Amino acid sequence: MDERLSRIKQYIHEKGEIKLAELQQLFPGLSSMTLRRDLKKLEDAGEAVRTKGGAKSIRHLSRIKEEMYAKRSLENTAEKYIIAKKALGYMEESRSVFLDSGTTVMCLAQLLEAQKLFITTSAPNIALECVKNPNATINLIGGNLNRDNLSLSGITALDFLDNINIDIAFMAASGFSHKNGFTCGNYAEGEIKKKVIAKAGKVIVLMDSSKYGKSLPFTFARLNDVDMVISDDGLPSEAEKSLTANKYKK
Amino acid sequence: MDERLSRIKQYIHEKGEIKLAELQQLFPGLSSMTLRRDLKKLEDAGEAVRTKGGAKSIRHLSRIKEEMYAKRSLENTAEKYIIAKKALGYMEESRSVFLDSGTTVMCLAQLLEAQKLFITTSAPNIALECVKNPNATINLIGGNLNRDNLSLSGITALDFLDNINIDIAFMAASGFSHKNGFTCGNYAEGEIKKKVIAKAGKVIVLMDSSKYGKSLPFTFARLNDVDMVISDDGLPSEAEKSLTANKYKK
DNA sequence: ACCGCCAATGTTATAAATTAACATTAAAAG
DNA sequence: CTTTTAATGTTAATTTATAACATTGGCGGT
Repeated sequence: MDERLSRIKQYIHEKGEIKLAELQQLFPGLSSMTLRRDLKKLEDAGEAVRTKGGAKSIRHLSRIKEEMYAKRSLENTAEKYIIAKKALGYMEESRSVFLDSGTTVMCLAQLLEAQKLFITTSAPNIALECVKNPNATINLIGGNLNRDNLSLSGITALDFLDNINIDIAFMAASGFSHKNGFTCGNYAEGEIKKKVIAKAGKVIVLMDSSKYGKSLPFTFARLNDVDMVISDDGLPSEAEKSLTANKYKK
Repeated sequence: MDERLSRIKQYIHEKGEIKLAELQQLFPGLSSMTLRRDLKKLEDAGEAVRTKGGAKSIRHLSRIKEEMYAKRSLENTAEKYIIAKKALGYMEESRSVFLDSGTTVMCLAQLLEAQKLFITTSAPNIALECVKNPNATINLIGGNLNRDNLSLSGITALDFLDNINIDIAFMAASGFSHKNGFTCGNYAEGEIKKKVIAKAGKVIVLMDSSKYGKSLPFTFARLNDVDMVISDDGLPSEAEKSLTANKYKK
């Protein structure tokens, strides 16, 4: 494919929309007619729709649609959406991020903008969600697939993690108590989480308030091990204080 | 919502697109300005995008997008089904089977009965399909996720394969010619296939007849390397003979 | 019922964008 | 080295969108 066409395509997928005027600034010295024809090609290729004065990315449009859809279907679990939305603010472009398995993180994956990211995840459903983002590189750790929470674990998954670096890890927890820290219900899964947390530059835990005060068999982290806990507004005030006190630690 | 707006919305979602001129025929006596404003409302509501001279349904556009992903799975569905059905007969209970990525194999995964199986696969979508089977143990090889065919590959995926045994491998091929053998379009993917075939006790290739005579850049197997080729009835007769001659070889 | 208000729609002039047709240039093929 | 083809540029004509203002009709308040 044409070099210029690729650049336009990338630009349009990142911004969601482009104006002919912007294109002319991007490619000075080219006639508007040529750029117009390029947009037509993108439209024919099913990448974009031409609008008055420019074009819009189809991927971006369907992302908006999905967002609306997801928003509605998540109304009963509005907390997850709130948490994911907050977490989105800590997603940094061009970073290596780890996405844990779990519905809250899945929600985050659905909200991801078309930014450039290197994503590693332990959840095949999250990987398939993220692959819709044209600018993301997706890595999936290998291993045995847990039927209950759709997460991968096992010795090979641990080996996989040895070979990658993680800037930011977005982790899920099934329970938290001051006595036992962050806990989950599966040993192998806990091992994965431990390793990810050990390797990550920054650890953010996404946990809705219903998990507070509950303990599951396997502890994968203490409060000190994580940099931030993102939750909804349902936390008891003293919990809120202790969990969010260590924001921006490290 | 406005009665007229609903009708426009319905119309646009059915046809996928509407021209202002059509709208004026549908609602004679209304000024173009009003209809234009209606389209703008639909755009603000996230239902459509305005294009030159009309508007397009966002639902329809994202359907097109999904079609791009699913296009291949919709192509030759009848053939794929026939092939998958045949392949199902070679699935043996309590065996370690490998399922390659690809739409034909996906079709096979959907047909799987609730038999006890140890499944290893390179496709996250196939893993998620198989996990519905309560008696199956699912392993997913790790690695980088290819956006085009949703398959995993990379060095870690190869390492993963070192540690497992495979009784029967159900493989997909993007092309076959007598000169080049079985071929695929991606180097890393080809390496995975090679390793699987080397390790598997029995190799069955699922390939619809449209792939016959086509070559892609990377050869992953010769006719001698596989035990059986399952195809539909669309093969030229001499192809049929040479491909199926080695049934039950080994 | 009367008044005034507001929202929806219509009208017009102006600005902007698209198209079509043809001219030019550059690149590939022979 | 010429021929051919594809890509790009140029211009004018057409179509479409916008903005600003005018009109209509319903609705609530007193």
